[in-house]
Amino acid sequence: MQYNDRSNCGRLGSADIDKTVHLAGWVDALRDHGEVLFVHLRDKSGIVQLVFSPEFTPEEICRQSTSLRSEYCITVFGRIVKRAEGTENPNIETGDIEIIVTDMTILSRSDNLPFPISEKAMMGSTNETISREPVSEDLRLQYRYLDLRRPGMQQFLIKRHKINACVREFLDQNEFIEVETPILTRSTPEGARDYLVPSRVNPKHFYALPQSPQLFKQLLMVAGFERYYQITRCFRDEDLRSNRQPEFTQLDLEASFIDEEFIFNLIEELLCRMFEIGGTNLPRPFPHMTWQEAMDKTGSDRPDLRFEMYFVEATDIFTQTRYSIFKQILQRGGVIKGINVKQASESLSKNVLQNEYAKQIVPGFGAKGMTWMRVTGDQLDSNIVQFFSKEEQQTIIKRFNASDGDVILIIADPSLELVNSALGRLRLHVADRLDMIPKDKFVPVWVTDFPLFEPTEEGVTSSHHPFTAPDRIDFDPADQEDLLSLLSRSYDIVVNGEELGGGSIRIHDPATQQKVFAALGLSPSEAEEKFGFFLRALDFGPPPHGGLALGMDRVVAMIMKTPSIREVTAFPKNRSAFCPLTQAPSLVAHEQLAELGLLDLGKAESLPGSDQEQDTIDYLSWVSRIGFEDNERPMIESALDDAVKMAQAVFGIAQEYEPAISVVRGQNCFRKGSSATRSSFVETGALLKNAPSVKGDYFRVASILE
RNA sequence: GGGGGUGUAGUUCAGUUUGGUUAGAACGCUUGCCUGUCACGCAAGAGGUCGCGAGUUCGAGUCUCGUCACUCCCGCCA
Repeated sequence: MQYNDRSNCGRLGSADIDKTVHLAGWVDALRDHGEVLFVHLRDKSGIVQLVFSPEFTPEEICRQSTSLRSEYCITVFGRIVKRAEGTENPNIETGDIEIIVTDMTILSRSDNLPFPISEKAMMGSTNETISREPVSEDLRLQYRYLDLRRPGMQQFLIKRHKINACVREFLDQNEFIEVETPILTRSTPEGARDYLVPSRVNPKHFYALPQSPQLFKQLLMVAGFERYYQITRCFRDEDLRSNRQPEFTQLDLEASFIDEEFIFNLIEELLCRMFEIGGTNLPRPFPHMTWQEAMDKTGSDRPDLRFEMYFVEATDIFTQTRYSIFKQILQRGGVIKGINVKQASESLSKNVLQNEYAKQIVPGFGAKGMTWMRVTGDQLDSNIVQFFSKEEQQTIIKRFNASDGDVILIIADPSLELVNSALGRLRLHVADRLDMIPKDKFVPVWVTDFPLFEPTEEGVTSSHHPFTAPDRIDFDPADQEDLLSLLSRSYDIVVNGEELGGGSIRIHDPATQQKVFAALGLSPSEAEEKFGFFLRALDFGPPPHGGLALGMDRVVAMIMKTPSIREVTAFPKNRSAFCPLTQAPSLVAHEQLAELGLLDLGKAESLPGSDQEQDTIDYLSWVSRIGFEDNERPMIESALDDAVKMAQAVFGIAQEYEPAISVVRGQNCFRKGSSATRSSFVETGALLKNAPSVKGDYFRVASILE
């Protein structure tokens, strides 16, 4: 069968009337009227209606057509005709025409489908309605190749391709070159767990899959490429979310002899072009917000600016308050902040505020409670308003810019971090519940001036990674207070409260880099051991440089207006990092493990750097040579637990006895009337000749009860 | 690791609160009829370990406990 002359279903139109066409695709839907049969034929380009009728279709073909079923793969020849008046279908692009079939071949048949594929008349609607009924994602992933037949899903991947192409074209125009960096590499300084790959050639050594190409891209700057980018896979072994997969795609880029402004301009232009592919215009320039401002106003370092409802600082209003809860919190150096939910008194009834928000939702955010006040006229109305003086009430109204119908929500706590976090989540919760977030609105913002370090129990740690440039270099690595006052030259690009990417200007001066390591408590030798190859590169004239990485999955998902990056990933993993289609990850053959030297890792001392304790049950399983399935483990665990408890109980009762291997004293028993006879094979040694070890006339058995 | 939700026909879901006849609906599927449908129509039919396991009970889809799977949130993670 030749397909050279094949046409695309979805591209046919009135201009093609009377032409003879060759089509191939899948049976999207069929309607059998006995004599005449209508088929929607679908290929990548769209849908067109086929007509099988004895008037013009050969008898044999008509007969074959009755065996057609959904998703059969067929090819047809036919003539394009204008549809009779009144039979046009406005729901499909090709609704003005149809194909009179003159020949048809069934290329392959399909089983009954596990879920509907055809989007039928919904073709005309937007992506938001992919199918009329949602199908469980588990099933979709198991039959992903069928899921991906749906036009809506194809659009996601096609648009993703267009976005990738747009990125490559734009960066090429700006003299960035795409360089591939290793996937098998060593652990990089990002904070997440690594995926490890054992090396066969170097037994007991492991590669790490990159969490990002961070060090390599900086080395490319040292190498003098000046502008690099890569659309590359990154890996992090952390729990999954709807916007987090264990492997994900980053647009990673880095440039030399640039500053923050260069990155802002470049990325704004790039993002505008990318969003345009989804039909969205992002207004430029993007607003900026310092990390401090973002935290103060929204309690989050990725503020959602589609709506206001910013935090109002209210601590000073209550310095003289009689309200004992506030009073106590302020005595402990606490903070009081709130938000004004404009014109919400109808939706937020006293009952909702007190019983839902104050009692359940806000405590769920980690705060002890929530104070609420409804504004009626110029009065405050609340369950605790009587504790506040007239002056306090007036100041509250003024400070929160409150008017009739508003609802003021206040959270107080000794910890500023807790107030910010709880009030930030409350802000989002209320906005979502009251439908205050405009649909189809996209508000980007650059968040800058992050703290360089965060405090830890021992000292400080990098907020991003240790190669981020500080805003000043005259700091004292030993002065914790000084360190915590340092800001970094880093920036995150946030859209609608989701972090799409981030980056920084890097340190290119070895002395500064040493100071940062010193601040982190890394001795020169430790730094050498971890990043020696990279630090050495800084000794050879590194250029000033910086860059950024964009989470492509998130960007594409946002452009396509879908909440989950799994929708824009061809073959994603589910929540348990498992692929229902391929059943990965899977057990592997014993021989494979042996070849990789992974069989004798049971004992901690055989694996340098490993300090994990051996699992008791695995050990007992090994000792007793009795295998078990994973689902039997809980049972064995509880049995073992019981055994241990019993042993302890017995030992507690009978401490004077020495523990013995056997409870019953060992002795030989004979049937009544018979006496012990000694086998002649004992004398020759033949009886125990196959025993692994012999003691006297006995052979040893495995000490499975040790 | 912690918390919430869900699990009943191929699919999407009722039924579970308050245990009680043969577990239902829609779509899909199978067969038959139908020459203009496009969510075709009409008629008939098949299809269920009610996630799994224990328990309570005369009796469990329904109540209790455990367990598994999926999913959302927190932790974790740029």
